[in-house]
Amino acid sequence: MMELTRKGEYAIRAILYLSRQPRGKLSLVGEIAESAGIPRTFLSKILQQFTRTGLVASFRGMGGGFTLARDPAGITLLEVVEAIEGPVLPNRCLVGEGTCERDRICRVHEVWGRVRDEIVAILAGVTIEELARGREGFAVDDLTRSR
Amino acid sequence: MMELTRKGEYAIRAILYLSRQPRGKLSLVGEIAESAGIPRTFLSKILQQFTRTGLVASFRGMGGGFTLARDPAGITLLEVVEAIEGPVLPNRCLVGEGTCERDRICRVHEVWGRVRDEIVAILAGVTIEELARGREGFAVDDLTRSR
DNA sequence: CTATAAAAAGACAAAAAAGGTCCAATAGGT
DNA sequence: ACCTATTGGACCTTTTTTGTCTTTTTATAG
Repeated sequence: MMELTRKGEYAIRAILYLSRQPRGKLSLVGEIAESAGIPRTFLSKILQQFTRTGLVASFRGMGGGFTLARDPAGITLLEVVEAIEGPVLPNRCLVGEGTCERDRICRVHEVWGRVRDEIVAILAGVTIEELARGREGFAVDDLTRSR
Repeated sequence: MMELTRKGEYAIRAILYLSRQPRGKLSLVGEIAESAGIPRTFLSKILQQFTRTGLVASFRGMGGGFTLARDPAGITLLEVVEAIEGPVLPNRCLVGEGTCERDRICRVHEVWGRVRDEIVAILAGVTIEELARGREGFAVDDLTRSR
């Protein structure tokens, strides 16, 4: 249970790829797709979603492509994941008031609320810049080529 | 993202129902289903899963039915959820060593590991008995009839 | 031993979500 | 104009979810 979808994984990989490019440089869908091992057309949709939410900037026509719209140090993992998979909601009953009539009665909801809060806190505490740095001195490029 | 499935919700409701019955009393599928608002045949499968994992005991034939196999105070929410939905794995790459080649390289995995650990800790910290008690003196029966 | 009552097992099926593909349209550069 | 690249939308396939239905097994009562 509680799995991140493939789309979510792709999304993170794509953002990580972009974050490792020189600031301002534009990358093509095909380029990112090949490097990160993501189906090209599917990635296209993911990037469109990112541009809609403002995390990524896109430019059309010759010389166009994608680039991060903001500094990777200011983008959290939570933002990335929520941009693609929607808000963290470990239980439907937390969607909104009144969705579940048992809201105010049942203890289970309070527990799921705590689960959500913890997940959000952890994901909000990690930036893309930190993630892209990797650890123990691995060449970052090895990451994306390893598949 | 990260939603509990309907099956998981049903499972919790069913266990909660059983935990409110007098110790040793057997409940019929139909009885639980109606009271907790769960499709009868679907609940049947859920209870079968519970008996297989040993959380619930079942008896066939006339006078048969289901009952908790253990004291509700000793059953955690984690056990219930994992019995039905499988282990908490917020990322496929945590399934086993080597499933993801990026395991030892990528920081993302470490983050998801923390997420999993937190979820597990929270769910393992709540017992069915606590949940069934509800709060603020609500009649527990109101819970299951409210739908 | 037979009728009845209940869970168990397994096959089946509809609906929704996940995971993509394809193509026409649009916008930008040369 | 023409090429290039993203955008948008329609479409499709596979898997998962959410069930149902039927048959079998086990237990009890008469």
